[in-house]
Order: sequence, then C-alpha cells, then structure tokens
Amino acid sequence: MDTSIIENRDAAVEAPKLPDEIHYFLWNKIATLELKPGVKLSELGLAEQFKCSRIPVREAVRRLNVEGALDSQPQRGSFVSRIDLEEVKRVRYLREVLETRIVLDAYDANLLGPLVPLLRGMVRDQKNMLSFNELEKLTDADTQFHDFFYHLENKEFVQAHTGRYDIHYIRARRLALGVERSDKQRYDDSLNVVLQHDRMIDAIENGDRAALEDELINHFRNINHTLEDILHRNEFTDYFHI
Amino acid sequence: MDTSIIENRDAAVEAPKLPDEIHYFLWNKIATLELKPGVKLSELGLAEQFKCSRIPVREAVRRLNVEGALDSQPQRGSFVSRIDLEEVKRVRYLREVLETRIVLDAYDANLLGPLVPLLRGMVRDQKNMLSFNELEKLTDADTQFHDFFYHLENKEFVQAHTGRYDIHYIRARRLALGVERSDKQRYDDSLNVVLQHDRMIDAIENGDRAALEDELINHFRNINHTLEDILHRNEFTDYFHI
DNA sequence: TATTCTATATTTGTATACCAGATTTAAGAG
DNA sequence: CTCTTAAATCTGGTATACAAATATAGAATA
Repeated sequence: MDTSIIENRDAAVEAPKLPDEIHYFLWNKIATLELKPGVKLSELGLAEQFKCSRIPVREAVRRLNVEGALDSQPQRGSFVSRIDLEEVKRVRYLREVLETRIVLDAYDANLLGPLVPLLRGMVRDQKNMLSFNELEKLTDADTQFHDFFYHLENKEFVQAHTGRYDIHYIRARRLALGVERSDKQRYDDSLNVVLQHDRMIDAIENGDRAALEDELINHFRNINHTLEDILHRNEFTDYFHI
Repeated sequence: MDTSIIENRDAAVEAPKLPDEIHYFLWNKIATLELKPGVKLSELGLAEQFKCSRIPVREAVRRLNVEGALDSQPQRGSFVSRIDLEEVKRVRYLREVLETRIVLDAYDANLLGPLVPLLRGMVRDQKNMLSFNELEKLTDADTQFHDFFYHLENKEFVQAHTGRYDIHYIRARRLALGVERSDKQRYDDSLNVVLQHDRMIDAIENGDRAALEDELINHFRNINHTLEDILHRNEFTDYFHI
C-alpha cells in the first residue's frame, strides 16, 4: 500500500493560477497609473509577455473589463480605462455614509473616549511625518488611521464597498495624493488631512457628536475638492473619461 | 510593454455578445433557484445547450465564478454555489446603513411629509394584494415601495450595493418570500412587512425621526429572523454553505 | 459480501488555428 | 501635395484539439 503520497486537498496551498497572476499584475500596473489611462494593450502582446497562449490572458482581460479597469473593443484592442469621475463620486458617497456610520457607532458605544490618547499619538506621528516631508509614509498612516475604526467595529468587510478595490477611486486617490501633484499641493493637502484628524479627536474628547459627524463628512469630501482643483488646472485631463 | 501609443478614440459600439447572453441566462436560472445550489454543470454540456463551443461558455462561467454564483473546480466540474449566509448578513448590514440613511436624508429635507398620502396609498394597495393573497404582486410592490426612496434622493446607484445584484442575498430573499415557504408563513411575513410600512409612515406623519429610524432598521432585519426560522426548521439546509 | 484495483469517461486548463471586422498603410489619380 | 481607395496588418471572437486531474463503474480479490 502506497502511503507516501498524502492527499490533503483542503489544506493544500493552491498555487495562483496563471490567469490570476496576469490579472493581479495588470490590475496593479493600472491601479498605480504605471499603465496610463487610454494606453492600448493587445491580448497577443500580453500572451507573448507572459509566455503563454491567449487563453489565460483572455480570462484576465475579461475580468479586468468587468472590473472597469480595461475596455476591450472587438477588432480594435483593449484599452486601459479612463477614470470615471461619476464612479469616483459614487464611491465617495458610499464611503461617507458607511465609514461615518461606523465611527459614530463606535462613538455611541463609548469605545472612542478611552482611545483618545492612542488616537492623539497616531496623529502626532502623522505630524512628524509631515514635518519630515515623508508624504508616502503619511499616506499609509492615513490609511491605517481609518482602518483602525473598521477593525474596532469588526466591519472590515465594509472596506470592499468604500473604494479599496475600486479601480477608479483608487486611481483618483493616487492622483490626489501622489507624486503627480506638486510638492506644495501635496504638503497643503496633507496638512489639511492631519488637522481634520485632530479636530475629529477634539470632537470625541469634547463629547460633541454633531461636530464629529460634520468633521467626518467633510473629511471624506476632500477628494472632491482636490479633483476639482486638478481638473480646473487642466492637469491630467486625458486621464479622465469625458 | 508599450505605453507610448495612446489611443484617444473611445468608440462605444455595444452589441449583445454570446457570452453575455449565456451569463444572463445562467444568472437568472441561479437567482430564481431554478438551478438549485450544489447542482453540477459542465462547460461542454452548456456549450451543446447553446450550440456553440466552450469558449463563450467559459467566459460566462468564469464571470459567474467571480460573482459567486458558480464554483468551478479544476477537473471536477462547475457547481451552483450554495448560499453564503455570512455574505447575506454582510449585504443586509450594508442595506440597513445605506437605505436607512437615504430615507432619513429625505425625511430631514422635509420631502416625506407631503408624500404621506401617496405612501399611504401604496400601503393600501399592498393591503389589498394581501387580502386577495396576491403575494407575488405584493413582493414586487414591496420592491417598488423601497425603490421610491432611492429615486426620491437620486441615489439609484446605491441599490447596486444593497443586494440587488448579489446572488446570495437575492436567493436568500427569494427563499424568505417565495413559494418555497408555506402559505401561512408567507402570509404572516407579508402582513408583518405591510404593518411595518404603515408604522414608518406613522412615524413620518408624527415627525418622530427616532421612531422612523428604529422601524427602518428593524424592517431590514426581517430577513435575519426569517432565515433563522428556515434553518431552525431544517428546511433547505442543502441550499446553504456549511 | 465487501473492498481494492483498474480501465474508462468526464471535466477543466491550455494551445493552436482560423475568421470577421476595424485600422493602418501605401499606391495611385488628380 | 491632397484625396481616394484597395490591400496588408492587427485585434478580439470563436472552434477544435490535446493535456492533466478527477470521478465512476466494473472487475478482481480477500
């Protein structure tokens, strides 16, 4: 009896399938704007790049189409989608409603008061990053600051609906926060974000629920103002849809 | 990868494609429970059914996998997914937060007061359907009643995040409201729904915002109770995951 | 009878080939 | 030099074929 081969299907760590790898690769390239909106790709070219046939490539491409990252047109090609501002606005609204509710629920459950010192420390770190002009680190710290509340309420799953995986929102946020803007713009925006965090904690400390809600809603509307500013300056207009 | 060639033309010629048709057909069959959870399909069998090759079928199947409607396992087959109760609970939470906010926003904008007679008429119609035991019509009327508020606030897009296209939530709702339950159960549940609608309008009429919010939250939690009831009776246990 | 082994059938994953339509290129007329 | 037009090229859509893994049914065995 052959007992050398132990079959343990459930515990087996499945290797990522080829279409998944291709999808992941392209999604990241698109999300980071490394592949610019409007750029033309072709299934055959991708197949050569990944040294496989068109079939696995095609599966990844079709999935990217469904996700809105690619726009494939028969007999023309597959194009990196332009950023859909309406979609960004929709996601921003969802984030305003859902994340505001989660923070306020934590507030109403009296979870936030005892955490004020911890939150102050997080914002203090953010201020230090700002003073050292570590804006990349600050962006990550901002993300962590917000994730903190999701974890506090065990509502991590909601993040899937607040733009974390939305290719349009992700690219808009990158444009708004990333290296595409000038150093002064990035510093001003980052300072604004940190000051907003400070005022949120003030509201928590003061027991001012309405002020906390206002600060939250205003905070999530930042991206609207930044995008309007970018479009007003006619920067990156070819990155956007219409 | 060539990123130098930027295609500026965004032609938009839409034609119904074979994979889309197959996807739509299967999605509906699954959503209506006509294809029962756990049933095995095969790409080749579907290809024969649709009189085409496996390629278009495969595209539809892969998309259904991403959407959670199918679970394809290599060299085993493609199985209609069982209903994921955790996913249903997640979607129910999103609906509670988002739809409650939308109705309360309309209330705060003083849009609902003048509409009380209209809302009363809708509920009166629902009561008539109930008295004539037209439960299918009543289910549609319930959907319309809720859609009314989305349209009032121009937030139709939010419906995409409140279960309208979630295959697990849709099937759970169908089990909870549909012909799978006994006539008495369906009548009792429907009566409960209509009475809840009535109490919402009462709260609007009385200017009792807190009561409106409570009724809304309670209303969206109905499905939890119904599903617990179904599982407690050991009905349709093979429809659910674990 | 119950269990194990084996040949066969089934199913998904992938490669290759071909098609139809759109685009690009280049030749030719004015 | 510009415009027209037809051939060449590129691209996604589909069909067929094969490979690898799994399931199934029947035979062989204890």
